[in-house]
Amino acid sequence: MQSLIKATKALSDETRLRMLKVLLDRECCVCEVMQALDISQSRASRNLGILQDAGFLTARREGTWIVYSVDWQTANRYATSLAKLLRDSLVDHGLLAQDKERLKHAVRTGPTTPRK
Amino acid sequence: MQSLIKATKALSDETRLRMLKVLLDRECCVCEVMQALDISQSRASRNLGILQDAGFLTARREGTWIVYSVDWQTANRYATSLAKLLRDSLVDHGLLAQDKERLKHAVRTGPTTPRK
DNA sequence: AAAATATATGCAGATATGCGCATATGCAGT
DNA sequence: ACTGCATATGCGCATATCTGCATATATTTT
Repeated sequence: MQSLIKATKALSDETRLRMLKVLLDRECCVCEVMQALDISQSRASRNLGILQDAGFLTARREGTWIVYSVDWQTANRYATSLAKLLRDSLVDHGLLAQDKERLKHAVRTGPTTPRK
Repeated sequence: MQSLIKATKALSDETRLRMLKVLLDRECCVCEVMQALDISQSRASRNLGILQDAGFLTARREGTWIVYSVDWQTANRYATSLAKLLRDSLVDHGLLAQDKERLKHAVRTGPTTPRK
């Protein structure tokens, strides 16, 4: 029951729902998620961590950055069911559509992209 | 998206998860839920209200008491999906088993049953 | 090894959540 | 109408959650 609570709690937040929806499209590094959702770095990192802890995501290192992707082999079976629900039943309107649009133009570069 | 958030938020609490699990077994009035979960009256009432507001439950009056039951005709489609998930995939261990056991002996009587 | 980049995390403040207690409301029977 | 019982709800408190800011950590490049 605790793993189900952890999973639902992770999903009961708009930011994380948007993140998961984006990651269901394709894997992303943290800075791409930041750009897609247009949020701060710490906020992105922290919420990705929560989704990972709940069993929705896995992370792997790829050079300088860390790539997060949906974990279909997770130990938390409820996470899998819920991810499928999101994938199949949650249509992209409003914010979710905007996120995906921004994701298209997202690039793997720094947090605030303060290119000198 | 907001209705999904509302549904997952409602489920991300042990008390409400236990309640819904009990109500998936059979409809109950508030005092029966109190007895099944062994919790206070206000706690039962409030959390049932939250589940109802999220679209999981309907309530009807039956004499003195109010009977809550799972709403399979709810306007919140996510609530239906999640209720099915609970019904089909969440097995009754530990607390959940105890709740069902206590539910068997629950009777439609007052809150604290302070029979004089 | 120093600098630059990408991500994680400690901290503090604002807001939200869950609970018990006391009380209000609503229905039933006398 | 008064009493009793079942349920709902206002209030206050304790705790949890979310966020930004600043900083720490890890990796690559020079």
